[in-house]
Amino acid sequence: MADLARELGVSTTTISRALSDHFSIGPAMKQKVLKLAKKYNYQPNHMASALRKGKSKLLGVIVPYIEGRFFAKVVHGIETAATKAGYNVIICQSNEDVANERRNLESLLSAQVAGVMVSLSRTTHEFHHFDKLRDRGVPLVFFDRVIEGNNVNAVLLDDREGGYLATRHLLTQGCQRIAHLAGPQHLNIYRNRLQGYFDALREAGQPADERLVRYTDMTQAQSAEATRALLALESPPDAVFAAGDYSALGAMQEARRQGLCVPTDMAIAGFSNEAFTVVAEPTITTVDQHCEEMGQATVRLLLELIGVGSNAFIPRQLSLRPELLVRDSSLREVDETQPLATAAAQP
Amino acid sequence: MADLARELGVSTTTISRALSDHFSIGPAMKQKVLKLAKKYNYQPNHMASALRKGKSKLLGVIVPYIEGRFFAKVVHGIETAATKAGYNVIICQSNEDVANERRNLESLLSAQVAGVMVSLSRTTHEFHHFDKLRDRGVPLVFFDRVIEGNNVNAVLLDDREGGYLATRHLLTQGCQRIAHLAGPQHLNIYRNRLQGYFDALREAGQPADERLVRYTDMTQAQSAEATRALLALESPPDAVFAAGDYSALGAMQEARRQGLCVPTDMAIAGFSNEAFTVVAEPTITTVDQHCEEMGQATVRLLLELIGVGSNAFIPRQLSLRPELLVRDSSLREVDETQPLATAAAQP
DNA sequence: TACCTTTACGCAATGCTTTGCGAAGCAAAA
DNA sequence: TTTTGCTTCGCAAAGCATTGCGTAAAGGTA
Repeated sequence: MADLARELGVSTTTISRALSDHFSIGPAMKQKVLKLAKKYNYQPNHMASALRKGKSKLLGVIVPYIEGRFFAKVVHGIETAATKAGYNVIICQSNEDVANERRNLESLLSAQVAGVMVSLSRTTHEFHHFDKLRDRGVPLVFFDRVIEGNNVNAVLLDDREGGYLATRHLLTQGCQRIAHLAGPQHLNIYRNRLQGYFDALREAGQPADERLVRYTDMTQAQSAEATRALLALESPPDAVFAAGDYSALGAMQEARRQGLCVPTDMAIAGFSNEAFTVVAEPTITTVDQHCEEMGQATVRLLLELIGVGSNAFIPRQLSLRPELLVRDSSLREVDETQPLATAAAQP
Repeated sequence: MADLARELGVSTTTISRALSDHFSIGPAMKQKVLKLAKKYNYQPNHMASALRKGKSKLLGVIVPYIEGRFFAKVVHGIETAATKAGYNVIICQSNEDVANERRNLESLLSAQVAGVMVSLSRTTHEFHHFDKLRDRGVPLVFFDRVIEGNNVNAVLLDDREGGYLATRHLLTQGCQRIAHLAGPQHLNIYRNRLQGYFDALREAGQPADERLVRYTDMTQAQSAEATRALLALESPPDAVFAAGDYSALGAMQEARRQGLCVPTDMAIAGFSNEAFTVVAEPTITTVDQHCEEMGQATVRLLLELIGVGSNAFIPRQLSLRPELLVRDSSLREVDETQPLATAAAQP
């Protein structure tokens, strides 16, 4: 900047203002500055700018882990949208540990990020560490895993709708007793999927049977075990809606181990559209979460907050609609006499 | 820092030096400063530090894309190792486009990163945009996809060894005619896997049969097609080593479609240890690339370069050893009379 | 002509930390 | 006592961009 100022015989003040399109600089001067800046390939020093303004061109994102399809895709969406807006993205992993989450937050603050996006760790039960962000005026947007009953900005999937769609689909396939493999209930996503399950049953006039709902940690192993217990019931289920794909896989494997045919004896639907669901045999019906769209929506909301200044802004919640992907694990010969049969199979 | 200085009646110079363990500060003073800093929960401003020193606590990483198992896991390793060393990681995606790669590089430079890690985009055929890094003294380490025949720092997988291990394993299982589904040969990784295949055959005294090597784009569909062609040969293969897991899956599905039993009639091995390989039935033998280790090794090398200052340092290449994971798709009843039988099955 | 308003720009301080050079204090050596 | 050397610390500049306040020139009005 000093070089440009010298060459044009003006001060660095003028250069700075011309580059940031300040009103007090005349159009002629702006043109000259811009041209010279281009000629010398002037690159603003983001650090200096950040130091002065207290705001950088960096966005922070904290996810439980980056490997695994869901978060990788969301981060992909985040990075794409952020880059388009001239921001860089710092990623942190909490590894499902609230202590790491706290450290990550400190780390992002000391990097002077302009805003933060968070998907909560599984072990986060209290949220005071996020207060510091508000104190410092750094906007915060949650995605997918959020603080509930709190005034926060969030982008999430309509998990209830997803659970509802999957369960209703199983109903339309003629299933009479649909079990649910639920996830940890302190996480909103699993609670909502369960709710969707209940809603679909209620709508169909089927009573909810508590014995058909099993709570697991969503691993393949625990889900297989839960399925074993379900099949040992007096009147075992003829379908399972699992709140996750690995869970669905565990259920499917256990069912087949017991000699049942999927989907004829036992229809199965999962959640998340993991890569293996199209590879498994049979392919697994699941709910797609539109991950990249979630990432992009999160960035959009965050940038808006950065724009207006986060204070005195009404917290906003965005809800994205999931999509049911019907595949072989749930697709029975549809009984045409069934009034409910409205599901469309995908090729 | 000013507050601490005032309270202790010293200058900010002393505070700064005490905190960075400078030799010119007495141990007594250091203790006092550290204690007070802790009491006031002093957080250094990384921006200011970066501005002054010209080096931040940020590392940049450019990958072709973040979704997909391989890069996600490498990035996981990178982030973990970087965090442990007190660094934050900025990720960028080139989307397999060299123009984006260039932009990402500019972006990272203006963020004043202390070092950069790159896995080349598929469309990068010239490398001058990396010169700017050297000009500015920013260390650079490539991983997985590297500039070849060039003086660069790099961490990569020994793909030849991986191909060799997989093929040798199939030989020890008594396979007589092993086919190879190869990937695009302009990529070093696929070229090397093919080389490993040839090496193992030569070592076993088996002549390489050109008709048994098929070049595909590594998709499931093309690989199935190639397999169909292989099975139509006069003397069809009794084993397939595919250079990728999706490719192996395609081969397996085609083989079973033709009524062959895997692994008895046709043994199959893949490459990459994709998530679905343990989910498929039978589970698929594959080569694990130790992705996270690659990320960690990359960070280690980069930090070393940052430590010594990148100038006048001899470029280093690290080669990681892959690991063969023997699973059901290749595990026959080992014939004890076979002299080659040295493979160990894993539980 | 005297006075006011706009327009266009500069001065200098600010944000926070780091560092070259210099100096004070004190003990050991001459 | 003087010299030498070491330890410990401060001054002030530097790193780069931003901004409140002030000023000078240009244009307009009574």
